[in-house]
Amino acid sequence: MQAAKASTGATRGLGGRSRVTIADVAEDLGVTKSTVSRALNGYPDIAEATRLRISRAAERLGYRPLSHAQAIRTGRVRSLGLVLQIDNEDSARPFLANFIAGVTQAASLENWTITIATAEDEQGVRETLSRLVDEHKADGFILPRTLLQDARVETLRAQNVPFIMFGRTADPTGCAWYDIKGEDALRTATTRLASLGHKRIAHVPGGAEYTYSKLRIEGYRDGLAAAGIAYDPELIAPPAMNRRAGDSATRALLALPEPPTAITFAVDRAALGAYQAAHALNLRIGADISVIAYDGVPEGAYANPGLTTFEVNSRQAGERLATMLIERIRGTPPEELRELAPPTLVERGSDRPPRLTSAALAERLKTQTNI
Amino acid sequence: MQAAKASTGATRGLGGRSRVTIADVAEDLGVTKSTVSRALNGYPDIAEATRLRISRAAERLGYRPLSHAQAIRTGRVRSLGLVLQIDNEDSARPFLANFIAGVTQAASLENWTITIATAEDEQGVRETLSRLVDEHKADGFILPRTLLQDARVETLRAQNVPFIMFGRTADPTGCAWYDIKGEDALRTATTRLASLGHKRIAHVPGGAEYTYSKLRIEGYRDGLAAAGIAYDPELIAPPAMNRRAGDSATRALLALPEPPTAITFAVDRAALGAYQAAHALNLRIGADISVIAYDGVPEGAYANPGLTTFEVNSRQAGERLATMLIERIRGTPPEELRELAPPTLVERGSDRPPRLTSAALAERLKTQTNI
DNA sequence: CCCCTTGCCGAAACCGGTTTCGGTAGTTTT
DNA sequence: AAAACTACCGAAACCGGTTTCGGCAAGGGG
Repeated sequence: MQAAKASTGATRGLGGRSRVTIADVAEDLGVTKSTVSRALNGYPDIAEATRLRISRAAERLGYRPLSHAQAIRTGRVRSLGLVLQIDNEDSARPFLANFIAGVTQAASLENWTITIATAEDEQGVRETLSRLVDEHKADGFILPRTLLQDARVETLRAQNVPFIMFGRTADPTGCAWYDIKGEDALRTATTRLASLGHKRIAHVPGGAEYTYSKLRIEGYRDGLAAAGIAYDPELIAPPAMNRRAGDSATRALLALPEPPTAITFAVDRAALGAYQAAHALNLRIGADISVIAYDGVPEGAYANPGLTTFEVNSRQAGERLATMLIERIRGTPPEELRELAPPTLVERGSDRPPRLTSAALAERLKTQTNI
Repeated sequence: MQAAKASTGATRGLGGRSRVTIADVAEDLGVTKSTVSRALNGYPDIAEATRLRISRAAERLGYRPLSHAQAIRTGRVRSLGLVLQIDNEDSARPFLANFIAGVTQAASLENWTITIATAEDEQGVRETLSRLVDEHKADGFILPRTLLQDARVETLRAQNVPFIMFGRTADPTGCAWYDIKGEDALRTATTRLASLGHKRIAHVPGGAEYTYSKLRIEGYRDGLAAAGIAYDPELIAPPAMNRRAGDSATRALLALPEPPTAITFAVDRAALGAYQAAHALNLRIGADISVIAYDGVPEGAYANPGLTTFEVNSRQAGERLATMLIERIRGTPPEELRELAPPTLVERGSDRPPRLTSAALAERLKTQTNI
């Protein structure tokens, strides 16, 4: 039957000839499996000389333990889980490659691997996540795109599985996280615009369900306060997460009786919509209307003028998240695993001193539409 | 001791309380583990009634087999491996999210998962790959970015581990693949430019190590032949994989005594360099010089004029690769797992009838530089 | 009525590791 | 010198599944 099986052309799984097992190492040295196992795992009841002999022999024979064979007893598969939501259009395209690179690199330092899965929507993410938990495909999870109320967090917390968030959430109990201080970015953006001479500065937030949207609004308001500008609720547009929504948000803001001369955006993609709107309204970005956003998407660099924005180092984020999650899995309490990193400003051409006052801008827009 | 362990604050791995095992299911029904196992895995020597009782009980108790527990005996971890090379700048940024989405989606249909890793260079990819093979982290691998001479292929072939390529390679023995017919794209691009009236059509290939570069050059030459245009080796530039190289390749081509009025590019990013070159030389893309490329990167849509290119459906590619690899792992011979998909043309503004002849273009460039 | 199949399932080995439990030899204490 | 430790390692159980082997009962053929 063996022969028949082989003749079907079926590959016999990996490593056709039987690999070297712990028993082989043990036999080679005339000790038992248990001794080898304890020696290799650093148990204290193994003589130093023995440990050395064993690790040398393991090296020489090319022994590599099978993580899934270990897992059956230890319950650790040495893998980090990552469930991504890939939805239409937006999603974190450029972000992804570097982020994954960071995660995998940090993980492989400890000889861990990444188990990755995707889903279309929140529902799908939850289902996929619990499937991975049920089948124990990973020892812990990295949660990107955290929401103020996050069902994933509650699920994992309830089931007592380790996780770390890329972002923050409303209820921090039991949570570890790494995040970029988007609030600082928006504070800086606002004060920067103010010091350029802008008096009416608007903000287009991200989706209300995301924690970062709330934080960035706070940063915007802090910036206003620091610049001594009164907060005007009219200058906060409805949420915009993509080009189209950014376009209409911009138009709405410019249609105000006292339009802003500068707009801050929670996300770059929405800011790119402002370019469309400006073009349609015959305004020039960086002259008639200034823009600062956040994310650092590559398209921003090729826009005309270049989009001034805050870049996030997603590679570093991936690295930190992976190493922190491994620590978490090894027992470090979540309260000790919380890190915030600063965003970095990338100055391009979209933010300049205002060429017109708000009133002049309003006037120009009015006469123009009358044509 | 249990208590002491728990009190360290260490999370006890996943699923704190002991999960339901195959033994639980067996005991619940008063049968043995072996019966349950065979029933659930569709062995023929289990009565239909029994199989039904067992699968119902498994469902009711919420039994999910641990893939790593199965793996220890079966040698199958139900996971597909993917080692990505993430190098500086270029790399397949936008491609990645959709590709991964496709792969994971197809894999999860069969309840398989993806184990992903990254490396900086070819050397690193090979090392990572063999580590994953040694530790049997995946049952098979998807190889993107295939080279004419691909060390990964040789390694995997030698070790008899299943794999499938995204792309083709010089020696196809034992290889399964899925690929987009880039040669067809370049053939179409060339004949299209010819029918627009272009007589001098150039080509800027990709890196010579990639299989697709060779194929696309062949497609270009086929297109020339079909259009009845003589092949001129001068019109094949040195390889260009990014904006900067595309810029200088374009300049070199335009500096020829008989410059091309149209240029085809193996990759979009290089074509975007032509926009820079054109701008610097005071030429207009889509008027003085036409361009068609290949890849479908998002920046191409925002270039001015939009870049005419061939889009690859990387999500579909991921799906096909995953399902084909699973078939391969299950024993389908590689010769039966070879698929080629057509690219789709995206018409934008970069390809138009020539405004000037080659001679006129040369004249203009000469006088211009003289200024 | 006996023998031989066939269908179905239990018993036990097995996969490759980890971990518990003792046991032996050497060393220290009394 | 006997007793009590200590350091080190072997024997065996164990983890959660899969797979081999064999046995029993029912059915069919002679």
